[in-house]
Amino acid sequence: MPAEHEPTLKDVAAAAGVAVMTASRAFSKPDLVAQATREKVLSAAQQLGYRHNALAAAMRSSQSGLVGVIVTNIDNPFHSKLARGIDEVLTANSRRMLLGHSQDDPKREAELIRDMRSWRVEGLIAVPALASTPPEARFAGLPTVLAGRAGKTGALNQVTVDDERGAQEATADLIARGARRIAFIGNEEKITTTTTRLSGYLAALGENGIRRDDSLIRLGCRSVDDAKRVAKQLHSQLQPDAFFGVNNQITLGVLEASAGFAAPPLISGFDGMDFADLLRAPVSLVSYDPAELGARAATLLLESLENPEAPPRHDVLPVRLLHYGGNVTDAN
Amino acid sequence: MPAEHEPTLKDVAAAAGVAVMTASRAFSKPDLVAQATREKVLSAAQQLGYRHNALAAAMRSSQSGLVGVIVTNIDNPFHSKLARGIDEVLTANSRRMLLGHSQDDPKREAELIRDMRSWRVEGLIAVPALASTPPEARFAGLPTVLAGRAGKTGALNQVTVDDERGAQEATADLIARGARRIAFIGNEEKITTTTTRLSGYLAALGENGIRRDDSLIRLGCRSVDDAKRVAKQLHSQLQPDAFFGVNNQITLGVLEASAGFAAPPLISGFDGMDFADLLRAPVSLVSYDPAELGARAATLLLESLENPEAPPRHDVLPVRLLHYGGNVTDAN
DNA sequence: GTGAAAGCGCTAACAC
DNA sequence: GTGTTAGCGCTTTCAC
Repeated sequence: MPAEHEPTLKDVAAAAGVAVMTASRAFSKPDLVAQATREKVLSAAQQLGYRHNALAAAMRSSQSGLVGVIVTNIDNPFHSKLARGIDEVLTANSRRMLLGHSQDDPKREAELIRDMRSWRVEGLIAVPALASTPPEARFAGLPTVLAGRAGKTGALNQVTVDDERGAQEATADLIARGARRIAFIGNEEKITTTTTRLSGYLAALGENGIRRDDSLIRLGCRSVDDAKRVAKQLHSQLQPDAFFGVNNQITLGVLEASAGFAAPPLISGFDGMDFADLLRAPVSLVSYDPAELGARAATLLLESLENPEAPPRHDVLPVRLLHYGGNVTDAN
Repeated sequence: MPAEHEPTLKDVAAAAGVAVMTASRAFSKPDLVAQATREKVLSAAQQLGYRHNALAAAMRSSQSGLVGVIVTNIDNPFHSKLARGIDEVLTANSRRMLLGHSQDDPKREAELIRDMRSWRVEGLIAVPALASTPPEARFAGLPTVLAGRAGKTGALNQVTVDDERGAQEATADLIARGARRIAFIGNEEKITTTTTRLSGYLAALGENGIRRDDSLIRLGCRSVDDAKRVAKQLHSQLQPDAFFGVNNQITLGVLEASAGFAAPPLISGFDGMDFADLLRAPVSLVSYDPAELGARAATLLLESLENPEAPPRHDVLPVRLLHYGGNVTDAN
């Protein structure tokens, strides 16, 4: 007959006629227990409806098996795919992901870090929020891998995509297709994706003998709507012949704005879009798999947990510029 | 000078010259501690770099503050928005979300439930996976709210959208726009969203004097590609004049397929799409905010934790049919 | 308002 | 292979 309270190992051990420790081992180190004993324990556990208490185990062993994951915005596809990639690797390595989203707010990020530390996460994977203090300071004292956005000093492990090259190729491609006045719409300068991708854009201009025109470079867009507004404004004031969006949100904003333009500009952007083929406007996207980025970040974290003395590593995922047709119809 | 080990309350208490219990109270029940004492404790904690141990607190108090959230697929926007809505409410109520994704596989779902129970989650919010056993059996014994997909018996709390009405309105609208042979592409019959939305579709046909044609009803699509294939097949075999996609993935598949059709059919589907306005093909979508659904689910769970004796509730979120223009350009 | 004692459920460490 | 002991860091309980 089952007890009133949630059954514990003690109950199982009693029912199986063994010591608590033996019952514990039957689960966590089955090889160290005789077959017959193990079976007795497992069947007693079954009977009583025993369920392992991860809280107690984590506390006693001081190994929580938890990994904190901080993204800025869960429902941005980049971040949700990143989280899936991370979760897959963690699950395969018997860890659990503790997921939080900072909304790109350093205060919320700090709270998340504090909360996650209180759960004794073994490490952290984070897309660092927009902040004036460098990630190295904010994530000090806990094994951390930065994902997507790079750090300042290189003191942390990080996994990014090939930001500079991606932006450079996309910009060069716009130029090859005839664009000369290419608007660059970015997020804040505090984020390396914006600054590094801007470098790539500038490099492509330079290589093609096009003078940098700062009036075409607009930073500080943090949402689809920001970007939409800025793109409209740029269009009416300066009529650029092409737009480059620094990330998926900004590119969406450009696409929305451009729907209202009489003469459609060329549009290119960073980050893939699952539905790019269905869009009315032609668009070129610097693509990669965010889940792969996440998987690499998780792998890197696990490795650095294994080997705490290893120097920080910086992994860079290659990107590929893909062209989507707009009103070209699918042949098959 | 800070200690070697992670400082504990004991260290803080010693440094502050008070009992451990007093130090504990200074954090968790500040009102029960004299101002002066509290300040001593807090400053000692600060100095030592003390960090609360949620593991120990959860274990001792048997209140983990954790809520398990099981979705089928994190990087489906429906699910990621749902998760965000849930997380917002939980965070505001000082709980943490433990997120997992079942990939619509009952085995993985069972593992997740087990794992989450082992972390002593106080309750569960789940989009139940495709399974032959009813959710009521799989989620027994733990306060649970089903989200998006309904249960079988009504014994669990659940929050869904107005599936039947949404599908009925969308179908009626297709008919009003001239469609007579409307294909319905659904997921498995085990999921209530498919069955309930199918009812709505059939109701609209009935109300408009259109005979049900089972050859136009195709179930069992579990991915964008499934739906794409089925839509192409239907198109070449039966040339329906409209398609209804039972969810966002399936509607995307229909959109992809229809890009290759000479005579574009009318397309309608369940679930919103942020980028619907940018699509080449006109589409009508039964829309609602998944984050709102999540927020309601979380609220319902918290209420039922407060009041464990309350009978299960069934909350239904209204939906709205929105039309997107395809090649109509944005005026402003 | 504060403290002392006990113990949550488990596993590390060591003994046999 | 198995058992004993101790204790992870906190909060509950009860005393003062």
